[in-house]
Amino acid sequence: MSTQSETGGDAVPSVHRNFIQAVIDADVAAGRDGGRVVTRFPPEPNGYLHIGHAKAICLNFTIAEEFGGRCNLRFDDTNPVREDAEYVESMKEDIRWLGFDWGAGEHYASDYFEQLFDFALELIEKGLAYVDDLDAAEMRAYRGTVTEPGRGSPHRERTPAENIALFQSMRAGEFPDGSRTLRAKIDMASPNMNLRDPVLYRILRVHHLRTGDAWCIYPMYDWAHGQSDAIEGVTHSLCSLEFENHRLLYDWFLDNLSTTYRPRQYEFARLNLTYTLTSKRKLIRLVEEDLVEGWDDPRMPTLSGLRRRGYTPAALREFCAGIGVAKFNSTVDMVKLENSLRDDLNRHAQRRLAVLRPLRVVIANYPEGETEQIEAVNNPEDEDAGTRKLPFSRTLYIDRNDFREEAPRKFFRLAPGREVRLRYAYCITCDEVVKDPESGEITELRCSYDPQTARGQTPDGRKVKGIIHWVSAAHAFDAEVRLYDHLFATPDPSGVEEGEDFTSNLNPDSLERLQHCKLEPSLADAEIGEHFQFERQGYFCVDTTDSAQGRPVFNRSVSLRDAWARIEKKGTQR
RNA sequence: UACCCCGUGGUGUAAUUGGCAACACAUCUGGUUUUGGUCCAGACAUUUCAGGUUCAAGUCCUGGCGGGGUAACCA
Repeated sequence: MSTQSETGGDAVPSVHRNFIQAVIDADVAAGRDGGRVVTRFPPEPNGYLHIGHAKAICLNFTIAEEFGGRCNLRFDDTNPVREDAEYVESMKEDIRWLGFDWGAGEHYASDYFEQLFDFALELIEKGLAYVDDLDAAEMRAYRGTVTEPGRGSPHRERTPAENIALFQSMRAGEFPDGSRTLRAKIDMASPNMNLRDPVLYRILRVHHLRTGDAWCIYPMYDWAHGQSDAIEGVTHSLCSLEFENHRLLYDWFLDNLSTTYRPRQYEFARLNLTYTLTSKRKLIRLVEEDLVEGWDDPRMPTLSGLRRRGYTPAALREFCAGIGVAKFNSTVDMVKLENSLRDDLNRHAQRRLAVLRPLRVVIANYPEGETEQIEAVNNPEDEDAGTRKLPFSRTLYIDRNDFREEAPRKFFRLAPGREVRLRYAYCITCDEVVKDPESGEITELRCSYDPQTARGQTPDGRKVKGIIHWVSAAHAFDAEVRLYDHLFATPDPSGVEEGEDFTSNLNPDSLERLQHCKLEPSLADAEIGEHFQFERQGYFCVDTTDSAQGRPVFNRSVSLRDAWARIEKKGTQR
């Protein structure tokens, strides 16, 4: 198992102990389970893993590692109508990618179907479970409501012998789907709805991804989960807050069964993130209604989407370590996620020059036909990254954002009569703005350079505050670059007006495709999945799906922090 | 309306048996800088409210207020 940063082993240990670590500290100190710590991550294979799962994965695996224990990967495959082997594979891939290793601990709840069946027999023999003939609607009526007690089913008092025979017949396929259930006999008046004789088994003739057609009865979550934990020797079973009310039931089963181990369930708050959703149902809608391009669309909060967007395992793990674990239902600011990516990539991504919205610049006093090679640093945060050469010539491209015909206050980039430095190269002054006579659009800038200002020098000591990036026109490499923004325009996408749903909060500008961006020539060899910082703009990676050999497509993973954008925004708000 | 859980800067988490409210991110102000990036320094809270216990309460007790969860043969 590895929780070290994949890109450098520099993950910062969290300073604070969360409440779960505190519980385990105490358990270990008290010698419970002989000081053994076993956790598990128990996804249902019915969808793709997302950033919320990453929190649970990191929690379970890092706790196991911290206490010298292990963490199992257990697929909770108890409902074959929604589950598929495709999801099993994608989940394993995502967890491995995050950097965690479950070793021999790959399990399936379905591995325990036979033993679960025996446990059910044990419960029946003890008079604690019975076969019920009520259908779903009747059962709901008998259950009562949250404020009114329920009533016992007319079949509640069958004898153990009768129940055993009936349950065996259920398994043998003698009854139609949905006609009977096995229920625990607990308390139909309990204020905790989970204790009002919960269903243990339902009849379902559906092909199961692992057991095929061997079973026509399938266990419910509550019945399978705690016993699976016990079978695996799990000591601390961590789940999300909505299972708090299930803990009584979890304990009731274990207390009434002859299991060897006695796991304990602890609940923590699941992750909420601004400008995004982690509801499985809603994510499915986005995919099925083609509101995104699939589960791995770079705007999706799925791990496959984040991976394609350019998120690194180290950034995700650092994020998960930084948000903490508690019982308070909170919402983490998306900038926190973005910042953990910036942190990682700042240290590890090589810098490149890329012009996304090209504006032609001709340096009138630079010799025609001449090219010089200018040295550029690959990563100022990492000396070992070395340097590279950039071709410089008379005709360049700069970004349209870096030129204004009328420069606002505090704008210290290029404008008529103004001087800026071309990064790593010379200072240039804008002498003339060339426009299309018909459209009025700026087509070219005529500039002059100062030969004395190579490599950051200004012999006369004058200050040139503005520094902009550039690419030599003749050497530039054309590519498509995709700029991604939040999938949703509002911090809480599920908050909507009457009659609308979350899709009305989608951000219409979440994707901007730029064709014919002008990139420095070295980028032509960029490999799929490789990360770069395009200087002054952001972190980009080579798209894994739409890139071809020698024709990379770049995704913006996250922009750089932009002080000028903030100044400008403040100005327009006044 | 019943039961369960939770309320600490803008956000997310800390705070030993009750003992100077800490850390990170964000924001703002400065500094460094051939990325308006990074980095460095500083600023930013009467711990939801009201009582009570105590020399001392974020922490313990009572009550209020606010938020979340729970009535699938889903997980």
